[in-house]
Parts: sequence; structure tokens; C-alpha cells
Amino acid sequence: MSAAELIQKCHDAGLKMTEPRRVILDILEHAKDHPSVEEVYDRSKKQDSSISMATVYRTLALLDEMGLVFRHEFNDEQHARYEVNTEHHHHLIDIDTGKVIEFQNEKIEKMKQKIADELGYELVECRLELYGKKKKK
Amino acid sequence: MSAAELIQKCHDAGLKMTEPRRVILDILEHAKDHPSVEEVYDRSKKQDSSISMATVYRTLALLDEMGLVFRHEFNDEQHARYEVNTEHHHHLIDIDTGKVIEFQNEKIEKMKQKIADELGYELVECRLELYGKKKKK
DNA sequence: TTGACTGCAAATGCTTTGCACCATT
DNA sequence: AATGGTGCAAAGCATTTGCAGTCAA
Repeated sequence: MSAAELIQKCHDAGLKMTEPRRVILDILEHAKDHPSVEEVYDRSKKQDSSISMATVYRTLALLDEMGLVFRHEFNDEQHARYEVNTEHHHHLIDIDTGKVIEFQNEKIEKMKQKIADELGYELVECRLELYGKKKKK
Repeated sequence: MSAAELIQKCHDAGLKMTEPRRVILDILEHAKDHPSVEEVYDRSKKQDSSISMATVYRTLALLDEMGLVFRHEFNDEQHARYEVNTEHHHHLIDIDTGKVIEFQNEKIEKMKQKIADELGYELVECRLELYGKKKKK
């Protein structure tokens, strides 16, 4: 999703497009990692030093509620990480380096649906995180 | 795992078996839910009113490090939940009621291994949570 | 114009920690 | 006796919130 599309969706939702929001959306769209709130804040400050931490928190929470963004809380981390909601995928976290690798798997998607269904539930959301160590060749 | 086995493992690890630890292990072993720290604390107080919150936090952290217990942080909850480490399983959380259902699935286990392997990783841990709404009959 | 949005600083809530005392080994 | 464990209270940290001023629509 491009920054322009994100802005459009915010507009459609009736949100005012302020400078802080524009900057934060831009940061998120260009982030190739899964930045923490503080990281989004630091990067935002470079574009507009007047942006406050409170606004970053408020904006990210808002985007999360709207479903434009995903909030992650990986193991052993005390802070949240965010990423733009693009294609559905999961994460493998390198427990030594903290590196996050994204992956998709059609079979697992089907299994999830099936499991929820068999338990009498309609699947709404899901969180799958693998934690591993890099294999030696 | 019975309370006696838990105590044995703590003993083997060289931990002193104190009253607070005995009580907390007993609480955990009998818990059929996934109690929060505060819940473990409240239940512990009924057996020994002198137990402090700090000790509950310290003990649970210790048991988690030892791998005797699992720490969960389900979506939209600001506190951790714990459960004794028994058979490997995952959770389906009812997003309306917060009810937690446990499940196992052999195929998913295999898929996880395969995915990690293909990404060049040795799988160490995993977290799979499904969030859903109860289906109407 | 006006209600949504913002920065600031104070407050919250879960969790951790320093310290002096105490109990298990 | 030694040292690891405990309760208490204070500190930490990520996150939230009250408020008064500001700005997009």
C-alpha cells in the first residue's frame, strides 16, 4: 500500500490529514523493517521535529484500529512493533539477532480455518510466530 | 506435570523450596485456566496471606526461564498470563468473551518445521494464536 | 467557525529492583 | 553459617490521558 493510498483511506474514514499523520504514514510506508513506536518517532522527527511521542502513539493506535497497520509484540520485547497491513503473512524471528523474516504458507492458512471451524469458531484474526536459530551449513 | 514433579525439577535446579514457591507451584498445577500474575497472586494469598506480588513476579519469571511454565501475551491484554508447560499446544481465543481454548494439530507442527527449515532456521519456539467469534448454529 | 488534532506533562499500570531481614540448606 | 529468597516500597518503562492551544475542513 502506497503512502497515497494510506492517505486516501484515512481521508475516506473522515480523518483530518495533518502534517504529523502525513509524516508517520510516509515513515510506515517506507519502512522495510518492523519499527517500534520509538523508532517511528525518531524517524518522524527527522521530517518534522515538532512531532510528539503522544501523537505517534495516538496515530499508530488509530491506524491499528482502522486495520491499516498491524501491531506486533514479539517474545522478550517489552515494546510493540508496527508494520503496514499489506499481504497476509507471518514472521520467523531469529532469536540470536532479532531479525524478522516474513513468510506465507497456503496450507497453514487452510489448516487455521479448519481448526477454528472444527472448534465452532469463525476465524477473525491470527498470530503465528516462529522463533529459531540460523542453521549452520 | 504434578506439583510434586514441579517441586522436584526446582530442587534439581538447585532452588530452595520455600513456602511461597510451594504455594505458587500448587496454584499453577491446579489452574485449569491461564491465570495472570495478579490472579496467581490472589489465589496464593488465600493459602498464605504473607506472599508478596514481587515474589509472584520473581517466581513466575524464574519458572519461565527454566521452561517449567509458559508466558503468554494475548492480543489486547496488557498483562501476561501463565500456564504450566505440559503437552505442546496452541490457543484459540474467543474475542467476545476472552475464553481460551487449547488445541493441537500434527499437520501444523510439521508445516512449522518445514517452513523454518526452508528458511534456513532451526525451530526453537513457536507461538500460534487464533482469534475468533463463536459460530451461530 | 469549530470540532478534531496536537504538544506537553502528568498520570497509569504492569513489572522490576534495592535493601534489610529471614529461612532453607 | 552462608547464601539465596522474601516483603516492602520505590523506581522503571512503555503507554495513555487531561488540558489548553492550534489547525484542517
